[in-house]
Parts: sequence; structure tokens; C-alpha cells
Amino acid sequence: MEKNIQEAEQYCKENGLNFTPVRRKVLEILLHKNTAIGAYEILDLLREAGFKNQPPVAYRALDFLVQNGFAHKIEQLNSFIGCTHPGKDHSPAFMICRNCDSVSEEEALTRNFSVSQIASKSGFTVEKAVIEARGLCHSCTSLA
Amino acid sequence: MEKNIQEAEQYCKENGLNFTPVRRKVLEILLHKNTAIGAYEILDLLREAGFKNQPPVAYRALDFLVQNGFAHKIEQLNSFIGCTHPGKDHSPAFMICRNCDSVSEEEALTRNFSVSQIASKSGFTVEKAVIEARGLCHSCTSLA
DNA sequence: ATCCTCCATGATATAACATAACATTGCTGG
DNA sequence: CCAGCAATGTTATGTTATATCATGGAGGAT
Repeated sequence: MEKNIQEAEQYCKENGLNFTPVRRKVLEILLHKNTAIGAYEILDLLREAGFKNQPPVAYRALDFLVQNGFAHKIEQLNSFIGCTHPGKDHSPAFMICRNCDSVSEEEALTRNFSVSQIASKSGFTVEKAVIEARGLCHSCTSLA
Repeated sequence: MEKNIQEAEQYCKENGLNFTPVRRKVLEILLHKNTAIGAYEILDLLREAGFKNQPPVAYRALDFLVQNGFAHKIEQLNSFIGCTHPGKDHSPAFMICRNCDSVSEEEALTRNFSVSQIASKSGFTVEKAVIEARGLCHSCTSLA
């Protein structure tokens, strides 16, 4: 946990990123849970810790963390989770338990994998899968 | 398009589902676009068509359509798209173009596939992939 | 040293998305 | 007839997210 924070700090230093107190705090909050948490819950925790607590405070910090690979947004839950193995170039798959709300991040290496493979490796039983790719469709690629 | 509606109607008849006017209208709205559209935009179109337009009207119809496989929610966009090949048991993957906003639904058969496979088949260039599975984690499965 | 610019934060307001809760209607079967 | 149920009507509110403009503080250029 503390190790993850320090790695983030190191990475920011090396890459000219500003790892400010509120960004650090939000990352700490995220890493202290293994469930995804919403922006407004983060906001409450920030207030308790003495930070300002208007929505943009949380959303800005989250944007920074997501942009730089320290956190991910879980779209189905409109909430966020700390990244347990940051590294700029990964394409994660999340396994969200409907019973205990735990979220585990699995690496979908090179985007070449199958959900069932990943799930069975970790003992997860998939009931529903959301797969949404963003990019350029065939015609828009051609135009470029 | 009209064919899809009739199939939906037929399917509902066979399965004791109530394909009411507002549900039909929402499905028509969804099928007339190849982009995903938000609940409030649907609401506007419903009003124009003479339906009531409080939010629950749209959300209820959308729930029905999603429940029964006639539409899907695109989580990244908080919006909805008509299903082009309904059939109770499918596990779709969506390719969302950032340039023209088109969304294409590909079948991720048996949940055993890879995003890159699907994408290359359709000429889509993936920039980011969201993969989120819901179900039961290992420990919660054991407890059951 | 002064100023300028940039990035981050502070603060206010509002937009966009979604659901709770209760009332009403209209069908269907006893 | 009327009880029960599914769908819809209606009002209100909850939840998530962003736009916009103001302020502050660090670091570089002259």
C-alpha cells in the first residue's frame, strides 16, 4: 500500500508530474479499499482529512490518477478503484463480485485474451460481461 | 428495422411479455439510430410523439427492453442502443467510434473471444478497451 | 527583483443521469 | 362484482459530473 504510493511518487518525479497532497490522498483512499468507491464518498473522506470537498476537488484528482494509470474507473458502478499494478500501457479486465463487492483487476495482456480464460484463472464465475472498445471504426480509419 | 420491431412483437407474444406502445416506440427510436442515445434524448422524442415525458417513462421502457435483450446500455456513454440481433443469450461486445459515434455490436460468442480478434474482423481500431465482468468471486462462490 | 505564465486549487452554480414513492388505470380471473 | 396485478401517471428527489471564473504559488526570462 505505502509501497504503491511511493512508486507513484517516484513515477511522477521521473515524468514531471505533480503528485500533490490531494492527489496523494485520493490515491491512498483508493488503495485502502479493495472495492470501487464513488467520487462523493471520496469527497467525504477528503473532508474528514481536512481537504476541501467540492465535487471538482475529487474529480480533478481522479482525472489525474486515471490519466496516469494510478486508478481506473469502473463504468458499471460509476466508481473508481486504485490500480494495483500501474504501468502506462495496460489493458485491464475487472472482476466485480455482486456479493461482496470486491473488484479484482486482471491483466488482459496485449488485448488478446478471453474473459472466460481470465475468470477461470482467478476462480471467478462470470454472470454478465461488459465489453466496450473505443477507437476508430473502419470508415473513420480510412479517412485518416 | 420494421422487421426488428415485428420480431420483438412476436417474441413478446410467445413469451407472455407486454409489448406496449411506449415500449415499442422506444425500441423504434433506438433502432432508427446507429449511435447510442441517452434517456433524456429519448424522452424528448417521446414527447414529440405524444407520449408522457417524465424520466420514469423512458427508464421503465429501457429497463424492459434491456431486460429482454432488445436493447443494451453502453456504460461508457450512459446511453442505450437497440439490439440488432436479439436472442436471449448473447454476450455482446461494442465498438464505439470516437469520431463518428457509431456503435457496432459484435457477438462475443460463448464469452470466449478476444477484443482484438473481434475488432480486426470488423476493421475497427481499438484505442481503449473496457472489460468488466460481474458475477461471483472465488470466495463467494465457495460459500454458496 | 519583477513580471509573466502555467498549473493547481478554490468556489459557485448547474447540467446530466437515475430512482423512490405513491396514485391511478385497466385488464383478467375468481 | 371486485381483488389482484401489471403498467403508467405524477411528484419529488437523489446521484453523478462538469462548466466557469477567481485565486494562489512555483519557476523561468529579462
